[in-house]
Amino acid sequence: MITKKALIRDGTTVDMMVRAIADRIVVGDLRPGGKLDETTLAERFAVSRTPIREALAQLAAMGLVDRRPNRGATVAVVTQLELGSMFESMAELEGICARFSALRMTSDERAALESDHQASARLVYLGKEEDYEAYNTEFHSRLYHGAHNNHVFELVTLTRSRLAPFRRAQFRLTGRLAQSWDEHDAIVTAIMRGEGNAAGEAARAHVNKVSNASSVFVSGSQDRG
Amino acid sequence: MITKKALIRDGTTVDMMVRAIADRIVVGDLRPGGKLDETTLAERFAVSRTPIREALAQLAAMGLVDRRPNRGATVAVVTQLELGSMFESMAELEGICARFSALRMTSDERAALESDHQASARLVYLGKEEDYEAYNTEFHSRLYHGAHNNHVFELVTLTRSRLAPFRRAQFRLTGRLAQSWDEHDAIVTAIMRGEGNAAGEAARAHVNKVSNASSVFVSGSQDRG
DNA sequence: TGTTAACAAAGTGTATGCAATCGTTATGCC
DNA sequence: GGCATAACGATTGCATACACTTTGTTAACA
Repeated sequence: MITKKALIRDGTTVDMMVRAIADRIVVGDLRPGGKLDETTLAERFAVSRTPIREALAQLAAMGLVDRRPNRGATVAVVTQLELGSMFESMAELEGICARFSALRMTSDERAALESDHQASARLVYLGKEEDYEAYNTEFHSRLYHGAHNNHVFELVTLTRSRLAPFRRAQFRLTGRLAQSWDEHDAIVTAIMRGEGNAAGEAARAHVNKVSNASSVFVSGSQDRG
Repeated sequence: MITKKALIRDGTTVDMMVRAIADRIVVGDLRPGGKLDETTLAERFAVSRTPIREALAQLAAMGLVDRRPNRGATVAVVTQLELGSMFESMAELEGICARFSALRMTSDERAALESDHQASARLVYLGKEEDYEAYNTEFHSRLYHGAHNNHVFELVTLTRSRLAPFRRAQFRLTGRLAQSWDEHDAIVTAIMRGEGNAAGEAARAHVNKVSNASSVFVSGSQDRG
C-alpha cells in the first residue's frame, strides 16, 4: 500500500482525491456518463469514503461530475449545446478581460504583455506547437490578471477549467498557429492603445475561432444521463 | 428540538444545512469573519458533523465562507475592493444576458417580459417596495433565462448569490423605485426592438446604479482574516 | 400473459469514534 | 527578563459502522 503523502506530497487527502479523479476524467480514463461508485473509488485510492464524498462534492461544484441525491455521481455529460454555451461564455468573459485590460493594465503589465507577444512570433515561425501552447496559456492568463477584477478572474478561471477537456490539440489544425498569433496581435495592439471596446471585440472574435477549431474534436452530441 | 424534516420538507440534510447556514449569514446572524465551529453548528441544528462539513464545503464553493485546512471555516470577509469587483462583474454579466435576450428571446418570453414590466408600473405608483422587490427579482431572472445560455446562467446566478447579503434594502433609498423602473424600461424597450448592444448597455448602467445604491449599506472595509 | 407489489441487494446518507494537526501556554534556558 | 521549545488542549480530518433510499427481480394475482 502506497502511503498517501507519497503520491503527491501536498495538502489534504480530499485535495489529492479531487486532483486524482479530475485527472482521470480529463485524461479520458473515466468516460462521460460513467458511474463514480464511492466504494470503488475509495478502494481504488486506498482511502475511506469520507474524503471521496467531499472530493465528489467539490468536483460537482466545478462541473466535472453530476450528483443526484441518493443516485450517486456520474462523470458530467456535456452536450453539444452546453459546450457551445460554455465557449460562448468564455468568449464574453475574455472580451471583458481584454476590455478592462486595455483600460487598467499597469505600464509594467503592458510591457510584459507586448514583449512576450513579440517573442512568441518566433515560436510560430518555427512551428513549435508545444511551446506556443504554453505561451498561449500565459498570454490569456495575463489578460485575466490585467482586468484587475478578482471576481471576473474567478469566473473566467472556472469556465476555463470546465473547458479544459475539450481544448486539447487545438493547435494541431493547419494554420491555426499563425492565425492565433494574428488574433493575439489585434488584441495586444488595442490594449496598448487603450482602446477597450476594440480589445474586447478582438478577444471575443479570437475565442470564437478557438471554439470553432475545438468543436471539431467533440465526438458527437450525447444525450443527458 | 425541531425535527429536521419539519423545517423545510425537501431534500437531503446537507441541503437543509446549506440553506440554514446561508440564511444565517445573509440575515447577518453570523457576522463576517466569525468562526463557524463544526461541533457547535452540529449541536445547533441537531445533526452530526458530517452533513455540516459537506454543507460548509458547498458554502465555500459558493464563496460565502472561507475554509483553511485544519483551521476551520469562517464567514467570508468581503473587502470593499472585492465587493466592487463583484458588482462590476454583475453589471457585465447582466449586460451579456440583456444583449443575448434581445437577440434570442422567444416571442412568448418577450410578451411575458413586457406585460409584467408594464404591470409593475402600478407598484411604483403605489410605492409598494416589498412587492416591487419581488417583481424586480423576477425581471432579472427573466433576463438570465432569456439569454438561452446555460453557462452564463450559472455564472450570473453564482454571482448574484454572493452579492445577496449586500443587496438588502436597496429600494429604501428615496426615488430609487421610480429610477429602477425607468432603467428597466430602457432595457425592455431595447429587447423588444431586438437591439442587442443597446439592451446590454442599458442593463450594465442599471446594475451599476444598483451598485452605487447598495454600497452605501456596506459598513466599511474590513481587512481579511 | 401482463401488471403490480413485495422483497432483496446495492449504494448513498448520516452518525460516531479515533487520529492527526494547529494554536496556545507554560516552563526552562540563555 | 525575553525568547525558544515542548507539552497540552481544542478542533479539524479521516475511518468505520449503521440506517435509509432506490432499483431490479421475482412471484402472485388479475
